[in-house]
Amino acid sequence: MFCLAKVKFDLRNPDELYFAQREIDSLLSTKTKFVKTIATLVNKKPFNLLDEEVIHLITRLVYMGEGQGFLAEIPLKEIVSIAKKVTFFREIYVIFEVENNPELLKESLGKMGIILRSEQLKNGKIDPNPYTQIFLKNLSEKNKLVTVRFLPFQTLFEYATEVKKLPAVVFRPQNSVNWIGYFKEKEAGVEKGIKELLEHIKTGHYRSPHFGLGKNHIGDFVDWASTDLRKPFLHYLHKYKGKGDPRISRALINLLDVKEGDTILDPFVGSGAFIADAPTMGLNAIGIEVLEIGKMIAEVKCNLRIDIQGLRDSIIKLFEIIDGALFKQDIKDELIKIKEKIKKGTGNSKAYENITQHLAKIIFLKKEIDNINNGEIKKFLLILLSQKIVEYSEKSRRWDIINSFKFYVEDRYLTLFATKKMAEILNVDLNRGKITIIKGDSTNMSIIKGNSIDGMVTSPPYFDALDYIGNNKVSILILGLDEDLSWGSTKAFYEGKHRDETKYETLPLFASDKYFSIQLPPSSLNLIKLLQASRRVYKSKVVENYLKMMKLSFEECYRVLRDNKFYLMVISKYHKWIINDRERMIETSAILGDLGKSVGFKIAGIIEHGLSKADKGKIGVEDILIFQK
DNA sequence: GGTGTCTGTAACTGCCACCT
DNA sequence: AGGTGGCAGTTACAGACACC
Repeated sequence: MFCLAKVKFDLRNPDELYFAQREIDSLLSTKTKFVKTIATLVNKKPFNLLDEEVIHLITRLVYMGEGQGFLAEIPLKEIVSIAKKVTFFREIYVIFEVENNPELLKESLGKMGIILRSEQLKNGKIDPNPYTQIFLKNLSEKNKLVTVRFLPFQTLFEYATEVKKLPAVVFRPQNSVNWIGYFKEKEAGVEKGIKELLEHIKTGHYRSPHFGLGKNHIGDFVDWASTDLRKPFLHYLHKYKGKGDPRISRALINLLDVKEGDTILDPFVGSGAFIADAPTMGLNAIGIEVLEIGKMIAEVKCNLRIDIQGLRDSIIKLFEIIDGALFKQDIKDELIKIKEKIKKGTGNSKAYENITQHLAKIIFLKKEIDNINNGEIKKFLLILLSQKIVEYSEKSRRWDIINSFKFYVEDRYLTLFATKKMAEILNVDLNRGKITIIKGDSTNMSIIKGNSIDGMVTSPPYFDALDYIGNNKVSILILGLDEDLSWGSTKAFYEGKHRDETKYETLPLFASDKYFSIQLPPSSLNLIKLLQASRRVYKSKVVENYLKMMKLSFEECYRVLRDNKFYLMVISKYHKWIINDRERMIETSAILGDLGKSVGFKIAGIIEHGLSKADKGKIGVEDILIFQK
């Protein structure tokens, strides 16, 4: 019995391919074979026995990258669960021969999790559900060749958001007289698009890529390789520095060896990218985040359970208020106050200039959103407004922020609507997995019981690298999350002055008695010494504090994780720092590996890859450290 | 007061992927 | 094929502060 998994992305880097292979290996619990060119398989058994239609489906839309797929010989098993999990694969084909006996065929398919009635088992094509196709062919009087084609759920969720690009959804509905009619027409467009999508994928009729207005069929979007498949669910909802690539978040969870109902933890959750997919995989997740803005984004991004009816009603109500609003001058004092606050708080004159002309409208929108009773819906809309504030403070934009906000709200609502519709069709229970975001710091996770977590994924802050609040400053001030500003960057958070005893109340982590007696491993101490010797005193202090905090965090992670379970950490392989006028490669991944080992973790493996940053910034190579308790 | 040290902010590089 | 956006950073510079 053969299983062919066809790669979805153009993974040109061998490391990335290895990552994909690792994922499918661990899910199939077998070793798979790399396939460079899928077309060459066609000459070999059992592929040479397949009908043209199946060959067409297998060979269509393959990438011209390093590799096009992976092949494995597997025993009969619950393969449907694999379709629910994989990240990197466009389609999965299972091919096997079976005796020409309906009962035996039924049994074999049953073992894979496909339940069919005898009268359904006619030769030709069977569609038992939206993500499975079965092709039956008589090889001889005795034998049948069975091909089962699975469409991974992740792929279908990614495609679902593409239906928003169809004309029926893009253009303003002609018939609607009010907002309810407007949204209903758009929703109908999404539903029609999803239906068309599922049909299209099954027929395999190729739509050639072209640009511009010619696009009016879903195939024009999903068959075209440059379609951005990294934005399913509510990923990319809000700008956040250090956001992980959604592609790896699901892949990492697949490497954790967890099952439905388990609980995973991200101790440095940030804006939530690494756990946002958990509910669609039937997992519970806990995220720990120290910044309020990160926590808020994560809460919205990870909340696929949100009451969508209520959300639409609130949006319509808000839009009606916006339409009838007259801007009065009675907020003058408030406006002056907030202007002053932004000027002082950001110290960024450009952002100040850019945003002040829109401030009255922003305050108006914020007030109206604050009036909404439902906390989840309020937070959802506040985060969308925050994203607009960030955009408008970065660039000098003249067009109306209210219109821009309305379009954005509509877009995100329809994304959510499409996701929920697709989940309904695929019978995925979005309410099953629960995500909790806790404001706190991972050096003290006393709220979490020991040995209670089934797996952990994270991308920790990288030494002193990043200002996490960066462009979000103006929005943080307007939303009133002021405390974020004082420790929003790794640099500020880990700098020496926070060890000042007078500041213990504001930063409890440094109050820990443990802090002063922490022993660091030699690789950490060497880095600190190197920095001290090069007169970079400030940086050496920051790095020392960072490493000590990371050690405390490792200890906590070790405590909460179950025995033998995994902790995956995505970290840059090295940093290029200029020390004594010379560029030095600091092996940051090795240093953190040693730190993990010093609290008792084993290193079960290291996967090198270049995927994590969507558009590859300074960090060229990332390591995934696989710690095991 | 001179000198060195520390700290925060704005301005900036060059490359790469994406888009049309 | 050319334009554009953006980067898990660095450097220059100015001002604050520490110490003699």
